[in-house]
Amino acid sequence: MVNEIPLKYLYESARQGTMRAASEELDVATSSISRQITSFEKELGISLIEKNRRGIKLTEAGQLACTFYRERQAHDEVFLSRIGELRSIRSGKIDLAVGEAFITDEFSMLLQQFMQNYPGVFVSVKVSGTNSSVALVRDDEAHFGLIFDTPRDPKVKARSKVLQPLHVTAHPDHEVCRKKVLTLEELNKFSVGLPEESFRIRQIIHLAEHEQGMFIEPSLVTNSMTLLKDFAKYGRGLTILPDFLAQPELSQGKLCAIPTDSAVLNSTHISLITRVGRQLSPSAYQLLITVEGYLKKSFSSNHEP
Amino acid sequence: MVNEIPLKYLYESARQGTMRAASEELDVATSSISRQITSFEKELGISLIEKNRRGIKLTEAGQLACTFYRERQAHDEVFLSRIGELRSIRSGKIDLAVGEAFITDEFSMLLQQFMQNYPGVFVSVKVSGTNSSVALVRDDEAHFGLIFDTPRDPKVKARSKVLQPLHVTAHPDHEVCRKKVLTLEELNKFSVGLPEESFRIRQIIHLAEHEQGMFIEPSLVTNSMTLLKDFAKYGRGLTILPDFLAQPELSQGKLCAIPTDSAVLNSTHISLITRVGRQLSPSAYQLLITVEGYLKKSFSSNHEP
DNA sequence: GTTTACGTTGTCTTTCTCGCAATCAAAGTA
DNA sequence: TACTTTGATTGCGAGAAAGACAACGTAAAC
Repeated sequence: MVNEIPLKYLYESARQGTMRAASEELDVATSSISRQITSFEKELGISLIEKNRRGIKLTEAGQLACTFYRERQAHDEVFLSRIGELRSIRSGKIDLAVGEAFITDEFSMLLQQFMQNYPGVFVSVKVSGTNSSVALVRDDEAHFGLIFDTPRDPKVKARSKVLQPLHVTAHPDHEVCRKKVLTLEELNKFSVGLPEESFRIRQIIHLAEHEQGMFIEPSLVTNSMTLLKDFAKYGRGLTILPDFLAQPELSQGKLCAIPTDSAVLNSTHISLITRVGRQLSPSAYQLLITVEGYLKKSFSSNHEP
Repeated sequence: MVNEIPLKYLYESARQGTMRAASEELDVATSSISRQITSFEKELGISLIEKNRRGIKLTEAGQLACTFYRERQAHDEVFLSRIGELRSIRSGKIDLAVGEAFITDEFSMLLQQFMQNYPGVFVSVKVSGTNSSVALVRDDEAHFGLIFDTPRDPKVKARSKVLQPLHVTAHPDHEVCRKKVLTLEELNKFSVGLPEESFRIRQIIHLAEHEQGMFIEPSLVTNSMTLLKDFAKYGRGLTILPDFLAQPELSQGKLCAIPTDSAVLNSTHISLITRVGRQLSPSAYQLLITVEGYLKKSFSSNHEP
């Protein structure tokens, strides 16, 4: 709309007092400066300078133009510095979508660590079911997400997967803990707690039931993973969980986890998901790498890129 | 600092969703748009768009750039509209320097009239002696000025002059009013009031004294033109004034004015002065024309351009 | 009258921007 | 799977914008 060159030349000429001095300063020919200013005056339909023997002097309009130029410079600088910040991971907000209660102590430690390392970066975590987490990532409302199992949306793909089988989880004194492997059939001999239908874990269990042509009759159904864990912890029955959800208790020996013979339950994954084609900001990308490293380290087992 | 073309293309592409549509809208080739955006990304060191099958989508940095573009547009518009106002006499402040008590009723009427005709224009009048009025005009602290006699500064020239002789002014009953012309010698027979040395009128009177090789002994010296006028009006003596300063009383017959035989006193002028080379804003120029017209009309006599 | 320090104008060169056509890439569609 | 459609990218030549350099015009200062 308003070309920058004449503004720059006008400004420098006014600052120096003569076009000649400005031409030295700007390292362009005096003739260019003269011409640019002249044509700018013609364009605006008003004269910007008057000529003395000793050089030039701004008219009111010229002063207006110089003020305008300085304001524009300031505006440009703000823009460029914001871009610089964006480029160098010094700022920005990162939205994370996390499904199925991934918020373990270890994970929140990881986030806090990251925010300490990159002050100025704000991380927001939305916890919800697997399906809505996938939706958040698809609609760019989250930069990336962490879900159980794999995404079922063509716009969203798993950037990396970590094997995380579903295990039967029970109190160490429970008789199932004496076994190395359990069949699903055996479970119906005991009291079983399972998540609600809306949970991906429950949907996978349904698949396993279908696979083996049987049906588990739960005596507890809940939407609280904690309640489910307590159900097993206090010896009231069995439940089926990925190890990471029972993590502190497993290592403290307050719970035990027994694999099943179900191919479906043994091949479940944790997926780190992104929208296909999405360009992440450098800060978001950095966090993604961090989380990815954490997954690979924590869940030792094999992973696919 | 930040080139406008890529911003414009980026903005329109984002608005339309595809570069193709933007190219139609902007009437440039798609290739140009693609190239401009690519090179802009390279320049900023960050990517601004991501590509879908269905077109493009802004990254965070891209959104920042578009916001920046809109802000710049707004800023440009403000500037251009201010320039427009300056061009079309819709705004601005005009400073006037007026020497030697020119502020007659008629003159202040004229200014009020002008300010009514051009609302948004503010006129400021500085009243001072001739010399300091000239200084104000020379230093661009006044757009133009009105002084008695001619300027004595090479930087300041009279744009137009109106003949305004100095006349002996007295009460109508005073005996000098019976004469058609007075010699300066005759004045010393009466009581005479004169302005202070700092007034140009007084300096001119000194010239006239020198011209005729004589010397007027004033019985009153003051810096108040009103006092001087009253001195004559109430019959206490004579004074020497240009007619316009005694105007209402002259036409009402409360004072009479008699020419002298002094060439100096008969050839004095009112000058409308400007700094040489000064470009006046259109509003100031308009007022100048108005004042010039007033001078020529009011002081009927001959004038030089 | 000469010098000096400016801005302006004419002409050629360089750089930027653009348009056109060919090409590449992704997502429907038969 | 191959084909079509739609949109972005790339190579190349044309035209416009900006710049360099030299000659000129001009007003103050010496």
